[in-house]
Amino acid sequence: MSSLTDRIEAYLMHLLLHSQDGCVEVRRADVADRFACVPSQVTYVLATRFTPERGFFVESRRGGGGYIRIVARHPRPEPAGVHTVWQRVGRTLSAGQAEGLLRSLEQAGWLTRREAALMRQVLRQEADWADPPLDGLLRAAVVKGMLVMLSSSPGGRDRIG
Amino acid sequence: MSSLTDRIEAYLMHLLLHSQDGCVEVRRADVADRFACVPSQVTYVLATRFTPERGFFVESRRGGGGYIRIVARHPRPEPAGVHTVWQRVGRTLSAGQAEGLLRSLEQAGWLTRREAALMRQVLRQEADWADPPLDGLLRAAVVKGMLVMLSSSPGGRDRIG
DNA sequence: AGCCACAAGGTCAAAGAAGGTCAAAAAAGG
DNA sequence: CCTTTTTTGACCTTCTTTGACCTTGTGGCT
Repeated sequence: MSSLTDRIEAYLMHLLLHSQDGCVEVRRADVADRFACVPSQVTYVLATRFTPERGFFVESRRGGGGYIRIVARHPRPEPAGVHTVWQRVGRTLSAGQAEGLLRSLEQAGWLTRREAALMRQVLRQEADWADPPLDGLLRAAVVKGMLVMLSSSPGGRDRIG
Repeated sequence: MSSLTDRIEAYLMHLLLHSQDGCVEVRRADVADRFACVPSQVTYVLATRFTPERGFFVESRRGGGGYIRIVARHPRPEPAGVHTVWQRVGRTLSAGQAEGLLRSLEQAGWLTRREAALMRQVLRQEADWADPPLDGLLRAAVVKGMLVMLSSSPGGRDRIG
């Protein structure tokens, strides 16, 4: 009953789950081989199952030494607050919104006082010289960069939870 | 399986990171020898990985006593050096510069493969829809956000440097 | 000086090694 | 039946590896 696609998905998911950091690299041809199917089948699985909407990023390289790399955005149990925050940050962010965000992150213990302070400075430095709508875009960009690093390490950063 | 090109790149990057001044001199033939490949392979690596776009300059001389010199525009991102990297990231960053930076940081152990991959995605997502010069501004902003978190926790993050 | 040999590095194009695309055929669902 | 999802396969694009041949410095010899 389980289709080829399902089995390949399960296989890749298994690799991902057993990886230390929610990141695996495979060769398309190898996977195809293992399931005795055409390589493009693997591409299909990636395209339909490991989408950004589902929380995965896929990057690949062609040519000799080529590979397909799958990265789970949120390692296992996602750091609860961070994901929510990520979704709240759109393409643009006002100074007020940014401040509110920092505050909630700090309160939730995801940012130390020191980090929050640094971020405030950086946000000002990077965005305040610009006029709307550019400033908002820049603020959002800075925050996104920050959030990636915040949620990236397996199990989140070393924080006293 | 990492390709020959990748290994040579890593080797040269390693030399650069361990040099005092972000500048290294090698003989093409020696490198080729060390990796048991044709010399032009080294030329290929230089041409594709150590480009000005990614923040490197390569100069060379032929004839007896010839050499190849690689100069990194972003000097090694060492523990105390995140700040330095920061300063070198201007207000704007091209896609190539960003990629070069990520690679250096990864090679230096400041970013995991996973983190680098995530950053790449976010950079694309945040900046690729925009046309110059906006895209560059956004890239720089994302990277700044990342750098804050890289350098923020007291004593840096838990990394085996 | 002029010439020659040797010691580098440079160029370029062909061959090889991945992965990507797209659309048609087949299967599953409703 | 009709629609949606899977499977396949022919063909494309990108990146790497190799090798034959070219150019440029250096140093020695006449």
